[in-house]
Amino acid sequence: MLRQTASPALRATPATRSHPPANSIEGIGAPMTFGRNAEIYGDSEPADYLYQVIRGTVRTSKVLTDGRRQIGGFYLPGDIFGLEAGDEHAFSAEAISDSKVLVVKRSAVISLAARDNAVARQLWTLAGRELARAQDHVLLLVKTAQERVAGFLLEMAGRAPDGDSFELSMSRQDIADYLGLTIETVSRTLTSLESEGVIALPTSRRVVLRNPQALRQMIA
Amino acid sequence: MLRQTASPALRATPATRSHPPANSIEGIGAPMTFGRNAEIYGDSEPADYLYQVIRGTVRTSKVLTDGRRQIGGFYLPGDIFGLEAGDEHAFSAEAISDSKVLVVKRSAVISLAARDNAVARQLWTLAGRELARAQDHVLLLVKTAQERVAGFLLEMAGRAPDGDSFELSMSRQDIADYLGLTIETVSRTLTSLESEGVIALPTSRRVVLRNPQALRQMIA
DNA sequence: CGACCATTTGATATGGATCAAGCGATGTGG
DNA sequence: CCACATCGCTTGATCCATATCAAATGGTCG
Repeated sequence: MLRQTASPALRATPATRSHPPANSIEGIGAPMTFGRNAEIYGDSEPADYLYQVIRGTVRTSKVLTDGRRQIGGFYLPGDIFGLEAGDEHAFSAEAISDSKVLVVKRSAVISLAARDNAVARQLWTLAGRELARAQDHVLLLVKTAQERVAGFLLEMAGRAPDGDSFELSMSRQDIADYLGLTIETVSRTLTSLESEGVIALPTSRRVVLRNPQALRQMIA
Repeated sequence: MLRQTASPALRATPATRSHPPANSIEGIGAPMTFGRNAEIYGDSEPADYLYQVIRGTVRTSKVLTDGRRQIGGFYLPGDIFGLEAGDEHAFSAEAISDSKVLVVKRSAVISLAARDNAVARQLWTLAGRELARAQDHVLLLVKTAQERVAGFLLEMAGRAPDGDSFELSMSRQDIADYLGLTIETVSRTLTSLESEGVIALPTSRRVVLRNPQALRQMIA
């Protein structure tokens, strides 16, 4: 595994940007880039920073003692990750594709939140989102393979700019490890959804939802 | 389903107690009791209250559209539940056994947190615990039946006063719905653990961990 | 005692894992 | 620029863990 852990020298000057920050975290971070599969932080490292994806995709993951890997979530541009329950990361984070992330010291955000109620509210919103994400993940994992894959596709569609056609930045293995399935089952399920006319796969990474309603019925 | 939803008339005077409150939430709640299987709040109701279990056990659950039920978690005396990501409850809550819970208006806690940093910190700790709980639940659900049951037993043991011998307040169906298994698989797995000498089951609801180390190895 | 409910146990079915091979795209070295 | 190695994905054949269907057992309460 290519290791390129973040030890960011936080700069006061953020990257120049043409639009105002959508939230207070954006305003104070230092940009960093990570190559494909580079580790952003490791499981059980101190959780001293928050991260916002600028470009690329990030996954959080955890290798279980038996060697299998569970993916906690995928973070797309705009998403903030690295917020953890305790003082250490429960999951590690890696760049799925070449990525640019804004890095900001957690303590800086916290002290900012102490002064600025808007920031404090943003932090709560963020924590709430993470909780909701984890709860949804639980609900996904008790379903059948088809329901999991359908749920995953709808989740990705909901986060894509053009909702019904999008590029998957993650591999089949990443999807499988997120859904608690094998790569073969994910592949077979996608093929089957395609032959049913529910989706189209112009390339293995590009998905077109031909019948989103059918997908929604699948997740029941 | 016996419906006995909480519409608490919050009283300023809490139940008299012989020891000081362990946290600020304890100090201001109104006690309420719920019978076995009574609903404390429903899925998608406004999340206006926080609850602390005084006596009994509470489960949070959600009935999926296909009729199956997923249990989000079990809350034992001392545990706080009802904190949600959004303004509505994502899960419903029911008393598993006759229970007494302290009910407190969320807005009261929030305004208290605005004045008192210790309360604010407690709220974050609580949110962090919920997130960690959900993440652990995800990790549990990708394992084999034996690993899930072993993990569940260790979780319960860790929360019981006498760690290695405890009473299960929930039914096999509750356990199954928590672990994403069927009641038969849970029962068979427990029987098998017993015949391996890892646990003893003096009654169907009482568990004695005969070899906790073996259980820990199972969860790998 | 008898009805009811929770739990266990047994027999069988099946969805997804595993093992194995083939295919297509991408990149590298000759 | 092509041959070939590599990697990600798909497809096929078989196996197995857990679900499903069914029945027996045990505990509790009227």
